[in-house]
Amino acid sequence: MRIACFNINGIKARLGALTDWLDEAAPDVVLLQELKSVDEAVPREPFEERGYNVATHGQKGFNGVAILSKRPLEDVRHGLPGDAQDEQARWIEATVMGDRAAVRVCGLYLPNGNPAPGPKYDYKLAWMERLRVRAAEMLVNEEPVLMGGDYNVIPQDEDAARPEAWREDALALPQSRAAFRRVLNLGYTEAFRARVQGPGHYTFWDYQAGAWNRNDGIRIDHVLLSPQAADLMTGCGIDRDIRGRDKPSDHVPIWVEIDA
DNA sequence: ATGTCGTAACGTTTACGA
Repeated sequence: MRIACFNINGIKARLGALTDWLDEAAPDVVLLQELKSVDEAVPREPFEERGYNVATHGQKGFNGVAILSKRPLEDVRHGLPGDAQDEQARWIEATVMGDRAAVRVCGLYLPNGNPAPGPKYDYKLAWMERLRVRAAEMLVNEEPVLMGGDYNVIPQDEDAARPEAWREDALALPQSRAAFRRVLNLGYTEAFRARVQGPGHYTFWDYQAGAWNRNDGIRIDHVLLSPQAADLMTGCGIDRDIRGRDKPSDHVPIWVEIDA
């Protein structure tokens, strides 16, 4: 089962680029971030005619997450628990039955947090603590769990082409990195780093200042696997070339292959 | 040129968030 994550930066603006990629990569499950659309305005036909079931958690103008799946989506939950006042659409989860195992898949769009310090950074750190609590809850069943999406965290300096440029940024501050590690330290495996070491691997290049042409990227889209899911991983990769196409998102897809 | 893009709105332009 191939599961991909893709921050598309606007479902309406990205529909053509997204369906082109779906036709080529043919993932079984896709976790989408930044729909920037309410549920009713998300086009379903382009996905359903390609065999995908669609679950969305949208919001007007900003944020918004979705799951596409060729297998049925069961027990869909919208929103990250832990704050009834939080109206931002950044979390969706569902169970997908594989041939050999059921996988709980969670799509997330973690808050950017800039400027830091400030209320937006406080919200980011609070959201990350809620993520840690939900991540811990899901380990209790000792079953495959996958949490993927735009974490808005540069885990280490090697994950940025110019780490010095991000030193004071909410994506790289020590508190952000520590909060990310607190989730890993529960027992989750970062899929990409379990298979690929070293610098030079990115999932985001800013639209500004020729970042793509200069390969001035950062690695902020991640897939975290519970121990039972990590046992089943047979591959992980970043679809880097997508960034060089017409009308690209500023992010590219990351995918994992799970023998489930 | 403080360098781009997508979305919303009292829209033909500005504000916001990234």
